[in-house]
Amino acid sequence: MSRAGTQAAIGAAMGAGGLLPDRMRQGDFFVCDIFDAIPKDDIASMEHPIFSLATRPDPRILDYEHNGARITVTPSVRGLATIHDKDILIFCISQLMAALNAGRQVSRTVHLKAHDLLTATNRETSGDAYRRLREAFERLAGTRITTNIVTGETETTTGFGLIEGWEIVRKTRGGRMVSVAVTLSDWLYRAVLSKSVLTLSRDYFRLRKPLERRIYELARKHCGRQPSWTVSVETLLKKSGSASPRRVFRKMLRDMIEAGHLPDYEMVEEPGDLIRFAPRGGLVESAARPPVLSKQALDEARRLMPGRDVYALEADWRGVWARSGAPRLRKPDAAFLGWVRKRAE
DNA sequence: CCTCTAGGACCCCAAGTCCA
DNA sequence: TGGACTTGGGGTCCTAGAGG
Repeated sequence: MSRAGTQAAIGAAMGAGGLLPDRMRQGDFFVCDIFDAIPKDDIASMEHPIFSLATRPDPRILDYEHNGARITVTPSVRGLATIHDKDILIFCISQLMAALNAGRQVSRTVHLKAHDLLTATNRETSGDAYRRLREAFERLAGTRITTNIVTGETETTTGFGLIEGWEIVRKTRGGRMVSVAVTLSDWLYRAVLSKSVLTLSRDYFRLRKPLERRIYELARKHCGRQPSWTVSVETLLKKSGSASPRRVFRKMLRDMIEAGHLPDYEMVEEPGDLIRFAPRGGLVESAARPPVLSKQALDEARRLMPGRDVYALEADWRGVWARSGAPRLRKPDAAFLGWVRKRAE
């Protein structure tokens, strides 16, 4: 099975720290046995607040308007889906993307092993965790959205749930949750098919604070690979979907800056009630400028490793570059492509 | 052996409330 | 106002043990 090699290569490249054990399975389902999928997130939901940051059932109806996009999010009586519930979507999307990248047939219904989901999203596997997983499914299915966001080439104006349906397949004895069939909403599914997804840091699942997760998403979406992204606290508050007053929100941001464990990005407060995000990496070696890659090099990398997120590759490579003492590169493109080729084998 | 269940103790968070 | 405290629910860690 050729995937074993791929997994080993990725495992080695990602570094040993906390990497999940090899739990490949021989399966008939085309999506479930791909465990090494890089976490993907849906771009539309990253840009607009859909998920609740609250730590208790959130009955609010969210209305949001930004650059002509309107979203109304209506919770069920169980409350809005939380940002933790989103882990399930991220997992599903990652499975779909992995299947797409492997050239397999995909459908809106994703079959997954509950245990895989829990371990992949850095959770425990206690009975309580399964119970909460179940509640998360219910919140996801119960949260209705009305939007005119365009994903792929279609503009959706109708209402739908975050997931359309889910089914737990239990073993007859013991009542254990063995596998789950999740049917994604059409909107999400189209987003995946059109590949409007971004790679998340694996450390995302280690973020505990809901607000930290949300802020990371926003930074990933808006800052991306740019040298920096500056945003007002006010706008950040609006984009995050936090229900806190601005002064409390600002305090939260300051606490986050203090803690400093936002993956990939550095956060700084600037005069005028602004927050600036900048990608980490070249920051340690500020004397040396990080190598700039041409678009051609990225295209070539895409060709060498089809299906992989080249920006993630670039970020990994920059990390390697920074760790090796940030040497000055005469031909960064060639160095990068050499590294990619080696990795593609 | 690994996976999973069960349950208790404890920790954390965002939001709500109080108070100078 | 703005800081400090409280609240209510979720998340985490831990142990012991069952089941496949």
